[in-house]
Amino acid sequence: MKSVDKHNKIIVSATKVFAKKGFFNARISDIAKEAKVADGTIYLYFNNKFDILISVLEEEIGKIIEQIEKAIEKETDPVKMLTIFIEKHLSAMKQNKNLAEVIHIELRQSDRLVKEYRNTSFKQYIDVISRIIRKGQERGIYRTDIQPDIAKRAFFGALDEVSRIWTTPGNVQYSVEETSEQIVALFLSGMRTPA
Amino acid sequence: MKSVDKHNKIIVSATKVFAKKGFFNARISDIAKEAKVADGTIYLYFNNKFDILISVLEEEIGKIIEQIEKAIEKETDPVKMLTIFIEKHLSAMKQNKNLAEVIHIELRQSDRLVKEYRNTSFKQYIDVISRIIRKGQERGIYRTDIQPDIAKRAFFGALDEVSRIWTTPGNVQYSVEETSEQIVALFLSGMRTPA
DNA sequence: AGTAGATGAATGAATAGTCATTCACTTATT
DNA sequence: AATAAGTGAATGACTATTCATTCATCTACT
Repeated sequence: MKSVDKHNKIIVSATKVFAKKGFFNARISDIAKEAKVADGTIYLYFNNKFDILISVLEEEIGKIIEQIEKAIEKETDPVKMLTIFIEKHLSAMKQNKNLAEVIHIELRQSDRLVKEYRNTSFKQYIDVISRIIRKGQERGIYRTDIQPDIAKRAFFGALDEVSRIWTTPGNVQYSVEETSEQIVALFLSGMRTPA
Repeated sequence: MKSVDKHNKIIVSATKVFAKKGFFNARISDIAKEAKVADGTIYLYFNNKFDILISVLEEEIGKIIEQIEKAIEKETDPVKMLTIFIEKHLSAMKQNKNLAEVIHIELRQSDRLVKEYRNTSFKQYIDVISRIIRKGQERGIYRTDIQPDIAKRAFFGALDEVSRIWTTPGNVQYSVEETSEQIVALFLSGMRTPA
């Protein structure tokens, strides 16, 4: 029987190789070598090279989404919900740097399939943010002149670019806590000194 | 004499083709056809395919940087400076959608040369942001517990992701003004309702 | 002012190399 | 023994880059 174990090993290896070289410069033989299987074995588990990339995105990001949604649904305070989202996202990115790099690089591909992906699982992810904002607005905690559909993008974009701190070498290494605090402060209270 | 005109025509055509297909799926022959020159002609103006991409980034983004820096140096109020940065960036992205797409996609490449680029010209671009923040902090207008080096990333990431609204089809089309206002509101005052 | 030669930009077919995918065969499992 | 999983060398499609040749424009000489 084809083993789940080997499937996973290929996913992890592919994540590593994609992170290092980017999808187009990654060779199937690189992934095979990293996973310690033959080139042909890859094709017992995946249809083609692109299928590997989509699987990485689906499965690995899927885990993060699940984890975040679970942590958030316990909360009722929209401020705490947003804080949790920030913390979980950033710590996931710092923990799995290969995946972070793949997200940074590959989620942008102009390829039809990646765009499709971006329109489903990924959309679901950032829609968590707009839902939190709307809830906060209903409760009078968040300003109603903020458009949730613009804010959700600004919010995700900020998180994504900030998390690049950990994958680009030679940067001052801020901690997850400190970075989270900064993002929380920025988005909840803004940069302006209180009047 | 090799004409500046033709150089520029190739840059513009390449931007269009890269935007549509992405760097790796773009064929030199596509660019040549788009620019209405022979394949070989491209090599009279550029060393190789990658050189074209770097030139697109350097020259086209260079123009935007220049324009923004010029508009900002006239200002002294850090709030206005940030507002101008937002407006100029977003309107540039909405105006030149091909370039916007190339920035979204290609600025993320894991390629050594792109990373190098990101460390020079691009760094210069986002450092404009941290300089504005520091100036605001000195004048007591911006909170001093905000780390300019984290905030600049959050800020650029937000702008970049938001500007994707105009390059992904099927989205509600917000205007530049309305989008700018939202980003200004978010970053200056935050989402929380004033106490 | 017409002509021959010189220059170098432009061309696009041919080359040379790369790499995803296949498949004939081997090894492991039941 | 039969079936399934695994292997990796061979294939074939694809394309960036080259370069021998063409062509347009300019110069210099009569």
